[in-house]
Amino acid sequence: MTSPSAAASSAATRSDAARNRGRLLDAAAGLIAERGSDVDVREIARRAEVGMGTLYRHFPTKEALLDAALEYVFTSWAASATAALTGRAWPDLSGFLADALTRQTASPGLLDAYCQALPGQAGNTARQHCRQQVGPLIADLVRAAHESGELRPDITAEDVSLLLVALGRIAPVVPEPAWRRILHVALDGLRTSAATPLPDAAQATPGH
Amino acid sequence: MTSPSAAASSAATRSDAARNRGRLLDAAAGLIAERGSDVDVREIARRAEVGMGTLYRHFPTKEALLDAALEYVFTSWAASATAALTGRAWPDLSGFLADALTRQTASPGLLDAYCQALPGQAGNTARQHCRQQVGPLIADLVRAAHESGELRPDITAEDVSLLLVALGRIAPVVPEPAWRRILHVALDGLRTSAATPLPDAAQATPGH
DNA sequence: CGTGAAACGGAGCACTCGCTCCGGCTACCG
DNA sequence: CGGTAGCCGGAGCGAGTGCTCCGTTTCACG
Repeated sequence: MTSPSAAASSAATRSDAARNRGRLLDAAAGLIAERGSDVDVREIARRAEVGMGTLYRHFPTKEALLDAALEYVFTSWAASATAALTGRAWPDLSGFLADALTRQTASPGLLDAYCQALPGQAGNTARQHCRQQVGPLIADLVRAAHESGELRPDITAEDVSLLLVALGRIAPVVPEPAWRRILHVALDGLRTSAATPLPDAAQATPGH
Repeated sequence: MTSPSAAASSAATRSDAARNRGRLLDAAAGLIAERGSDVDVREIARRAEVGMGTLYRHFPTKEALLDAALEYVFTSWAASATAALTGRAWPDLSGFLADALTRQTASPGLLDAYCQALPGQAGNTARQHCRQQVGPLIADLVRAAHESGELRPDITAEDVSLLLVALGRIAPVVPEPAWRRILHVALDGLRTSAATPLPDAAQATPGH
């Protein structure tokens, strides 16, 4: 996690102000990663070696700070995930999911934020951009896997997103082999060969 | 949700004490169902039409009260789930999962507690009994589905539990058709026909 | 009934957390 | 270098939350 300080200055900002802003973002990102989305502002300030006043001059509210920090984290996630693509559809898709869950294991707060950006969540507008970072990537992966014929055609990018969030909620909480098994099962369910008729978005009766 | 008051008296307890204990359990169970595991003790007391003192005489700590309430809820869940069994292995398994998720949709706090009882969670001992209510049932369902040959043989009851918890974490947060689709995909992945070699509990590489 | 042990209620304590306020300091301009 | 605009820090406020204390009321037994 390198510094996001670069994105600080727009006009003639005082240099110390820019530096402190960067420190706050770093500290917030780190704490979110370690402990999830409910962090104490005092602790962020302490970690950034900055006073409360400074924190609240740079960000109007705790929410705004977390939001800015998450945007940074998600952007870099999307970038590194994109860089890891090989062009082979199925390995890329499953690799992306495994990588996302590994990240989540290390930073339980990551998908927390992603989850809060699910459509229909109350007061989610501020977190939508988190989703916008990875959303298009997932859509691409899904499209490629459809074209290669390995992903069952009735699966949407939304389905994959939800699956990721669901698995992300347990990944930090169980030993890694356990969630890898579940991911494996899910991937098997996503394969063309496994397809049984899927309920569409309107109606639904899963069992048979 | 009928009254758990019956389980109140052991010796010559005063009748009002027994009644109030029951009210507290009812109120706690209701609030947990509605809003999840972080409820205000004052609100529990208010809903039970009881004072704070009463609450804390019956239960040494908030945790203990929630725990007792959850035990009640889980017991009745296990009972009604058992009653719904038909003897046909696969429909029973998928029906159980769908029913659990429907419950979770209505009471977001249900699987919260179940999740806290996952092995390896810190300070989970008090919630273990929640797991003990449904655990054996899942084990039975898995065993039956193995015997009927519909469930892939490399799946354990633990896998199914985890899958349930994972899906339960998103069920209350997305529209019902969405989580039904995911459940459907997961079930497809659990079928014998979908089986691709599963990483075992020790080593894991889910990839393609 | 009368009596006392036990239960009742809710004000209040100790603490946490998000946020504000303001006296002092410092980086930048001329 | 000096002046000042703007930034800095952290004590402190107000709103919550888990839990306790204790004066008052109620039940059940004789």
